[in-house]
Amino acid sequence: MNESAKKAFYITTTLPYVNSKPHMGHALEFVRADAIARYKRLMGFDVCFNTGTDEHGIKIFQKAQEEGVDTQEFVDKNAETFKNLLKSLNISNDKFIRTTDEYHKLAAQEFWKRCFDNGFIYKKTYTGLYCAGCEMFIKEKDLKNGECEIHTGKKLEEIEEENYFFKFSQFGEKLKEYYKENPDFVTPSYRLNELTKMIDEGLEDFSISRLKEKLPWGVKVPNDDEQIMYVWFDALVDYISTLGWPVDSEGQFKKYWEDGETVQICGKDNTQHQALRWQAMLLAAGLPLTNRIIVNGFINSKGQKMSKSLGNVIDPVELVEKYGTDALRYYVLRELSPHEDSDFSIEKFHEAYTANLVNGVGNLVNRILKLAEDYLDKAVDIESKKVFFSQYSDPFDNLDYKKAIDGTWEGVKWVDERIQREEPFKVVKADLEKGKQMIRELVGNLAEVAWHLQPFLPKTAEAIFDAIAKNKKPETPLFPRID
RNA sequence: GCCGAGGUAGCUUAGUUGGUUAGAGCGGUCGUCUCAUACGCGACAGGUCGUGAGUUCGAAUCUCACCCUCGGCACCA
Repeated sequence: MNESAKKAFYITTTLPYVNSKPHMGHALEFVRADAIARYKRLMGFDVCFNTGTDEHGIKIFQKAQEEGVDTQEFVDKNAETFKNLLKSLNISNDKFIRTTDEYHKLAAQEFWKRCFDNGFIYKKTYTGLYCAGCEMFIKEKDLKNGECEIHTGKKLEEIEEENYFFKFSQFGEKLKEYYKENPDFVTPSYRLNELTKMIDEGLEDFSISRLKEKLPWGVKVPNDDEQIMYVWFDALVDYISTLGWPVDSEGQFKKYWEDGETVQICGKDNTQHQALRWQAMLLAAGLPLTNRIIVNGFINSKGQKMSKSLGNVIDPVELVEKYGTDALRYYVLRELSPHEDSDFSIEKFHEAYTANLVNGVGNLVNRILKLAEDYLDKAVDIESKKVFFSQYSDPFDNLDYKKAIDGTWEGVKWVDERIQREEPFKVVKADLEKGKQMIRELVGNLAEVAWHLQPFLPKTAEAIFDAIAKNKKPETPLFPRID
């Protein structure tokens, strides 16, 4: 295939904010984006998969101070923990951008300039209640008895501050038009209704900068030494700065963002930032909008939000250490709801692992390859099996990975049933040639399963192909029984 | 408060425009095979489809009321 003829596909996660360590929600977003990216690559798309870390803002600055370390040192260390998570989840990202990367900062400033030049940024005096303890403004709704929740007894000061604002209010109609023309813009679709309603209630301009003395850690506002960009305005630009915008010396921005299909995946708390603010910012800068946004639900544990105080936090890294990368990937992709909040419990995880990976795929691999190893004198040619079934690719083309992975397990079940029905282990003893032919077909079926497994459980798929090529049952089970 | 979604077997859930005995997976029980990781396959049990009323020859599916749960309501990375 001609490289230049490949269709470009771009997918990006949101950038995790590195003020704390990675949690299951991050793992979920990474894995789902990864499955889509891997599928698109297999379908012949020229894929660019972006992720990274969001490293500016007051909270990070404060956290670093609390720990008594230099802010850059602090973010360097935390960015590393996210990189390690990506590695342990076997994420195939092509890019890893950090908002403290020099090229990103320059891009954020250029983005600001374009919006400013186009007349969508202005300066305005802002009056608010400032808590010296938090070193930030406290919103009216967060007041407890007229005081800051954390620093009770401390008097709040009414402070006037000049900040830059973004003319968000001007984009409501344009965004609604875009939603109308692109009904698939947001998945699940009811989120689009929520967004439309928000627009109807009126969009307010929002502040996009802070005084440098209050927020020393961030990207400088162009042509104003007193002001630092508020994190959002800086961070959102990463989706294009990672592609080399604005310089675009390698043509990636043009290829992926302008000419390709663009997909963003995010958590539900991020919906409006991705689908509303960021899109308005793109309009302001005169750039194409995102094609699709996929919104994930949250993960609860035992019906409640995971939190340290409840002691119900499940660490993705620990789970990977015990059950393996593909076990976690499987659970996140198949057993959790694609868009609604879901409950994550070790018990359910363990049950699903045993039922579908140990007794399902793992056992199927062993039973077929034992027969192959014993009765076939050479590896089966499986080249013709390396295609996707339409029941799988049709929904997956539309980013519905859940239907695709469900279909894969229907395939596993079908092969198990076939073995039971045809009893090749008996036939091979009565009629060797006929039995061998059956086993060859089963190896072919196994190859089909492995092919469809690739976007979801890449290591497992690879291990199956490898075992088929060697015509040997794996030395150790793909998914060991864990008690 | 406003807007929206939904309440289906122990758990997770499928059920486009109303139509034969409401499907599936997991879990449970029983049976069975032996190639396989005590795995697989088969069978069974288990549902007044939130409650009440209405429309209809016929409703989980339409209408109304009520109960309950959940989500969104903006600068929370």
